Amino acid sequence: MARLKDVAALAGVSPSVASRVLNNDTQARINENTRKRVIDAADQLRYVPDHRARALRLSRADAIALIVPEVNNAIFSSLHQGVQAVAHDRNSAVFLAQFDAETADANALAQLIGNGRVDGVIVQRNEHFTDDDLIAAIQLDVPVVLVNTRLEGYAGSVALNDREAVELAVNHLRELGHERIGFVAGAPRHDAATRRLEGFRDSMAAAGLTAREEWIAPAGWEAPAGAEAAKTLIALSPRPTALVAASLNTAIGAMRAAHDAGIAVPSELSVVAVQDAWMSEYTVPRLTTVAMPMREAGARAAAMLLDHLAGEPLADELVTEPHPQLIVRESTTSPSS
Amino acid sequence: MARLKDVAALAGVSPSVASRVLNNDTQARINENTRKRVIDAADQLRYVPDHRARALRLSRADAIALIVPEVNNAIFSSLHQGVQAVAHDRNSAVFLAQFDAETADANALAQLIGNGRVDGVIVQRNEHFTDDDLIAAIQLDVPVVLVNTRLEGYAGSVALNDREAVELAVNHLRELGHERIGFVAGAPRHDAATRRLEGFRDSMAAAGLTAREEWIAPAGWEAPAGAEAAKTLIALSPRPTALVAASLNTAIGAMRAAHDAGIAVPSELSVVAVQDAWMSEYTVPRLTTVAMPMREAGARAAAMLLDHLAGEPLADELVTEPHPQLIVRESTTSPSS
DNA sequence: CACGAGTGCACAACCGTTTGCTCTCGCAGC
DNA sequence: GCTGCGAGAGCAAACGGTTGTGCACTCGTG
Repeated sequence: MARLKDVAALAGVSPSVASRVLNNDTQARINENTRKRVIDAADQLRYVPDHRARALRLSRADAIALIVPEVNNAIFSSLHQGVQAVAHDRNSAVFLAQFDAETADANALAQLIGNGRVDGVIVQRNEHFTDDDLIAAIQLDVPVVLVNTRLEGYAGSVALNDREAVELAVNHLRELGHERIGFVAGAPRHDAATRRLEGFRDSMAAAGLTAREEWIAPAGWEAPAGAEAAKTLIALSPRPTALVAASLNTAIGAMRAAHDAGIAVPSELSVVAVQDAWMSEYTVPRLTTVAMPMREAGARAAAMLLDHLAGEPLADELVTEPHPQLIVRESTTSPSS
Repeated sequence: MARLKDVAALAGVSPSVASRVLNNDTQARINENTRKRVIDAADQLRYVPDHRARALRLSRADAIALIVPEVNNAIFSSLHQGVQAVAHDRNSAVFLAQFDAETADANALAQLIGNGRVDGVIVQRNEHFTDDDLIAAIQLDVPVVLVNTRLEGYAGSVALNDREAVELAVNHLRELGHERIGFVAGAPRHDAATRRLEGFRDSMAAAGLTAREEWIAPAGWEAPAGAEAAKTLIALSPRPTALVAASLNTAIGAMRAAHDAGIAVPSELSVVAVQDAWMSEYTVPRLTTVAMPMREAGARAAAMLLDHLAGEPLADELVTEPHPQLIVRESTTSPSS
């Protein structure tokens, strides 16, 4: 590989001049002719600066890490896109890392990030992280921005409008005529799940309906838990005529449970999920969802992190624009009775 | 952060001694007492070596990159796990990066990897990469190992036993009594897809059946393409009584198409997919699949790459153990007529 | 012609580690 | 008493860049 000094030698200048030219140093006074020679030389040698040296000298890696609990989660894809887009515009690379509190200790995150490998970290929390896990994990020497979660006393987060999303779901069901609405909740320890649950209670009340506690089943974020929870709710008598699921995968699990129990969706049970992804188009029936602006959340988190690296303070943001959006497909209809 | 010289100062030695102690330099003669003091000092200051400086000095990043076209693909998850497990054992961090030939030019990969950010790269190819794209993309200054693809004249790959997988699927259908078997193929430009197609033709022949060309529809790797392809096949007369799909997502798309066309799976059409993931348990009906050892492939690729960094040559490997495994669920049954 | 103000470039230090080599002891052998 | 030697530790260069500062030179002006 060509080094800076090779470029400088070819251009007949010192490394310092070459450096200033290639970094567009506006302070420096460089002859236009010299500048050209350096640039030509760099082209000719296909010079690419060594990231290690640059990072060492500048105490900056030009890279951020996106830590997710489960890389293979559909909604995560758009989060990643948002982060990627912003980071790319600001010349920062994005490294993804999967990190599950279930299998790795808090120290592992520090190992992964190493010391100076990235300038900052964006963390998406999942159901397995307790607050303490999370606090332990973010004891890094770089700034951390949390996505879809907040931590008491910790600044640096981007949250989604969970309440509004659930409200859309409830109101949709209410308008269809449902009154007995159940809720497949997320893990109680996750504050976003808590917000969705509160949103459910509140919007039920606002719609003039009662949220019956036995129709609320805690699940988690994944399909098996959703199936279990739905199985319980279905067995009740009277049972709900509609279900709101706090996440897409639990909704898929719920549909599975309904099918296995011989209950037809949507004619006997309507299902609506919070969060959307391509799979919603491929379930039978197609799933009615409330799409959350995950891409925007990712973009906002990346922007906040990169701004912070440039000197701005961290903050707790709420993504209000675009709003969560109801996407009516086939899994919801009016109650039969 | 504590630096090496801080540790040295606290222990009352020079940085060089501290370095040798902390790196377990066996050549160096260090007094046992001194050694203890250094280690204590490092503990006390929670010293973590700076990766930037280390990487610069050693020309080694202790990290590898895993490049995938679509991070949000279920089968990719186990690939990642395999890579992660091996890398972890060998003290290398794994960075994930999404890189799609559709949206990014070849240069982008070099940008992403930068120069010296990682020691090597594992690349999973998708349908959008032409051979030329792939060749362009892997012109890096670090070694590259390809997963599930091979390139003429390029050594460094781990392939899966595509033929055996398809053979399992075909034989399963044959044993159920199917004779009119269609194939939802991958993109023709992907060599793994080609191998699966050849495997289909060969195993059909071996089973005493004819693979009719009009029952072979090229799709890709994703659900919409699978749905399109299946729609075409279903419209034929006579139409196949069973479908082998070259990937999980196309199979999901095929099931969608069948449902939309009013064709019942499995009674009127059996479907079996190559590749398995959690979603197979959540389709209606549950999907019969052939699980490929993706985790093992990831582990082998990582091992090959890290071995290569230690001086071993790259090779072209085929994962034969464990074998692809047929998982019979609900989407296949004997033909009705 | 002398002087000051620019202009254009090079020198050298530094980021934090690693590592070949040198240096300084203390001690044994002759 | 001098030399040789091994143990133990420090010096300094190097990895590849960036950047504050200094130096030499040109040119315009009084």
